[in-house]
Amino acid sequence: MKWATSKLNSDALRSATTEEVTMAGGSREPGRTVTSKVLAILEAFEKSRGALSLTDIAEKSGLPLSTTHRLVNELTVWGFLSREPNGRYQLGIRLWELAQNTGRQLRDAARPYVQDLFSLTGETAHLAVRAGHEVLYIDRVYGSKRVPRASRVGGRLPMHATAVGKVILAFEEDWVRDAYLNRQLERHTAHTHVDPQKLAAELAQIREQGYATTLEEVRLGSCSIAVPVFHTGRIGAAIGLVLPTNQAATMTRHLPVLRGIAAQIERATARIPLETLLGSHVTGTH
Amino acid sequence: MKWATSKLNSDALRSATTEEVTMAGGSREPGRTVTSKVLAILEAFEKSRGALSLTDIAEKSGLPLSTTHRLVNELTVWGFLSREPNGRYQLGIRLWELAQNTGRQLRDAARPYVQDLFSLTGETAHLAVRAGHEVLYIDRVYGSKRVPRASRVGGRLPMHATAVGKVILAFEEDWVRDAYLNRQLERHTAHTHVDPQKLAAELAQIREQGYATTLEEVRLGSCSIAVPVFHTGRIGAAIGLVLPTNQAATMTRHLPVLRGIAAQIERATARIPLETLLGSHVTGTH
DNA sequence: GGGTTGGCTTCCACTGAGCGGAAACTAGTT
DNA sequence: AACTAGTTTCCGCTCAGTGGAAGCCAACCC
Repeated sequence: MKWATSKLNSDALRSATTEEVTMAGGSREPGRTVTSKVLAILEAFEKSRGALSLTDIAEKSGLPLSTTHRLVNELTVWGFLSREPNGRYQLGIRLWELAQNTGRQLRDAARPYVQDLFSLTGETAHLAVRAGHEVLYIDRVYGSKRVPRASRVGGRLPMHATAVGKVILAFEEDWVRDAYLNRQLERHTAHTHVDPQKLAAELAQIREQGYATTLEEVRLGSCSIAVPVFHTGRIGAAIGLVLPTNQAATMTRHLPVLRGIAAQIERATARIPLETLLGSHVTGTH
Repeated sequence: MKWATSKLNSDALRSATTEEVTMAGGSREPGRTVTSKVLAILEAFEKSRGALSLTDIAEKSGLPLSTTHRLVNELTVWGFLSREPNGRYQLGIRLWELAQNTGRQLRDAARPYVQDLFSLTGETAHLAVRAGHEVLYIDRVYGSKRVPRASRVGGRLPMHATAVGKVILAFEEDWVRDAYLNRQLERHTAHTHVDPQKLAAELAQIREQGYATTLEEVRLGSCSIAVPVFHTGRIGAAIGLVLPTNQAATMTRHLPVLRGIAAQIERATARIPLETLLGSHVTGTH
């Protein structure tokens, strides 16, 4: 029996009505930490293009309006959210500034070479790694010429529909590949390869030939080619090019450049331990 | 006088001992919100290069160790922090992914042209805006050739020591410029212009000629040139080039390209309302 | 005008999430 | 085996956080 001395009387008084009060109090969701609420608010912006109203945020993050209001205000003061004149909210630059420190090792080391890849080919070039069951685009260099773009820096796409994804999957450890093929493979266009058997064969061939291609598998009008970038013997990343479909036939002429650049990135990143290149575990919780 | 009914007695009882209890409780810092603690933890990573140990984080964010431990754990689960095999922490990719949505309007709109600027000149090109009393680097395109680099994407530098900063300051509204000149101007190298009078004259000349230059004012070995990018009649951003010092004399040959690219960026961003380009208020709380 | 609607802001009594000192644990180091 | 430095777990106390409700403000429409 260790009732706090000073609390005793008031508690005893209250206890009679506790139940009805809790019932009336209703939708309190106990066990939810403040931290989780704050992060949920930030993540609410991921699912939507433009700016969000307070009500939108509350809805997307599953929080009561007044709670959202308080937290959003504090985030705004810290610059993690910013408020437009029309009253809607956006992720703030503070967040962006901070995040530039993330994964810099790989991005900074590889950037000049991805740039060279673009300069030498004139085509949209990108660098991607695996994040769970998806490819995560780390960097991207492109000119003013328009290409139908599906990927964006910081964005994710399924591995089986992209050249970078396929090449990573092909050189990944067996269990990763097996696990991937056992899932439902999402179809993006009529040309997406979704048959596990055929895909397995395709991956074997990719491993053989050392590069992967796609033809209108994510988006009509574009095709792509990619080669692996190794790190300490394992597959670490992939670099690739996206081109308009009409160049599909001659895509392989870029292979020598791709392989040369891949080798340079491998050299530049060799001395950096793999874990520090990105956060150690790029988990796949999307 | 509105004492809460049920609290009255217990409060009265407690008040006697309040002081000693607080003393005993020691370093509790009341009034500090959980949110502020979480954000302080994230910001702890800004001030330091590599990964941080738990103790480092606790120290930098001014939180007790066990509190830090709990919050850091939760942030890790959410992917906002990641843990290396050696036990140290890093900002997680989740944070980076989210942040890619920030300020995309401007960056995405301008990127191809900054890329062109690099392609046409072969020199490190960048795009910057004003953030309080500093220039914030929004984008940066460079090749494999080495230049002594001071700026980085997401990084800030003082306005009076950089070409982009000076050109923004020169075309900024009077009160902004006046406020800036009334502050202590930090000296980076022996060549940094820190005399308010002379700087004011230099800014007037920049406004006259339509471009700004620096010569080893942030870092020895490099010089730079920049032109303004306007938006709805006001200064919005600046684009610039950084070159090795030995090219200082011929730097102005890049002016036509710089001006052409600036015009294109102005055209590309004209239809986007200024507020949505970045977070509306890029406040200067660093 | 004045009623209605939709979203934002403020208020405040209640309470469990957060707190953090302390103790236990783990891994190097001497 | 004793020491040191960093990390993890524990647990009773308490105040920060909570969220329903009421107030507020503009816009829109009879």
